[in-house]
Amino acid sequence: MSVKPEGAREANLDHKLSTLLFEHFQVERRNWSSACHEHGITLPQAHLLRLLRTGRPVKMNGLAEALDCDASNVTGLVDKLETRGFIQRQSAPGDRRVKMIALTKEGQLFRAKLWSQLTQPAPSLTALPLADKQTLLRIVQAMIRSESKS
Amino acid sequence: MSVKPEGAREANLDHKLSTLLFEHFQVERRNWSSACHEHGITLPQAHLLRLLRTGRPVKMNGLAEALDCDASNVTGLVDKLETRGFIQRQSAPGDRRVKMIALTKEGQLFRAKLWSQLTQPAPSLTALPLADKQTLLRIVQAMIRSESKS
DNA sequence: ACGCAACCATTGACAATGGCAACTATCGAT
DNA sequence: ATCGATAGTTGCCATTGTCAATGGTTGCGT
Repeated sequence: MSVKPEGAREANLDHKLSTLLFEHFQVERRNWSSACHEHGITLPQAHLLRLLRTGRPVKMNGLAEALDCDASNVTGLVDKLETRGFIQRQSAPGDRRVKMIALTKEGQLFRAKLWSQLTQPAPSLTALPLADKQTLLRIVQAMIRSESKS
Repeated sequence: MSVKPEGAREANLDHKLSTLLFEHFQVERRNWSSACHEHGITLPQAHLLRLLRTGRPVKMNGLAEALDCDASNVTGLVDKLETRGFIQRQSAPGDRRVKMIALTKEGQLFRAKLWSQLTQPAPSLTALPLADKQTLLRIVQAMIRSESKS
């Protein structure tokens, strides 16, 4: 016992931090979701929209992989966004199997509007002191880096 | 133009940070979800379980409020967890309308097991240097505080 | 004591998400 | 030419989540 008390304290810190994040994300998710609903779409649809950049169509499979979900799920999401007129299925030049998903003019506009709202209304975030924001940015980037490696 | 360039830079920082968090949480959520599924429950059910402490029953309405969702939704979640034997509906002493939800012996055990897994497997988090963890903890706590005030 | 509004939990109906299996069309390699 | 692999779609199912409506219960005002 009492081997490495700092180690134990650090493990405890991990635990507390994970719990807080788990808790906090649940709340944040609701905020994001309701922001999306104000614009007439849903959170998963917004995540799909997030992956699309102007002039850079992505194939269905690429979306499925990026969203880490089944391809059939993407079909449904694309259906809805296409009905709304925000994206369109294009045929790929070399392969008639693949469909490239591209933002429409309307979609670009909508995406920009949605995004400015979606990335701003976290008062809990904007209220942070500048130094904390910079630190947080650095930490989150480190976390994402270590995540994509696994 | 060129009014408060630092202000503009800070707004840009907010934007970048929000985007990263939005992106990162999507990934983290998948990890949590699959961890839950390994234990045979789902993420929303885990969130409900999170709210229950041994010896501290919570009424349905309290759960609905804490989860920020419709009461009818809670009914369904409680149904499933009760079927699994993790929780049970108790009648409240003073009011025959309310039902208190309490952890069973099995539920306590399960919750502990689930929790130790759920709060640990974020390698992107445990890999952070100690100082970053402490800073992150402080920041997240500040964010949660500012959130509950709104 | 009576009536009535408010409250708690549940139910039913509905849309959206997400996973799995089956299917069609297409490609690529042999 | 054939065969296995790949891309996207479809159907089916379980779960989540919201809304409206219901039954039972409470508490208050009169």
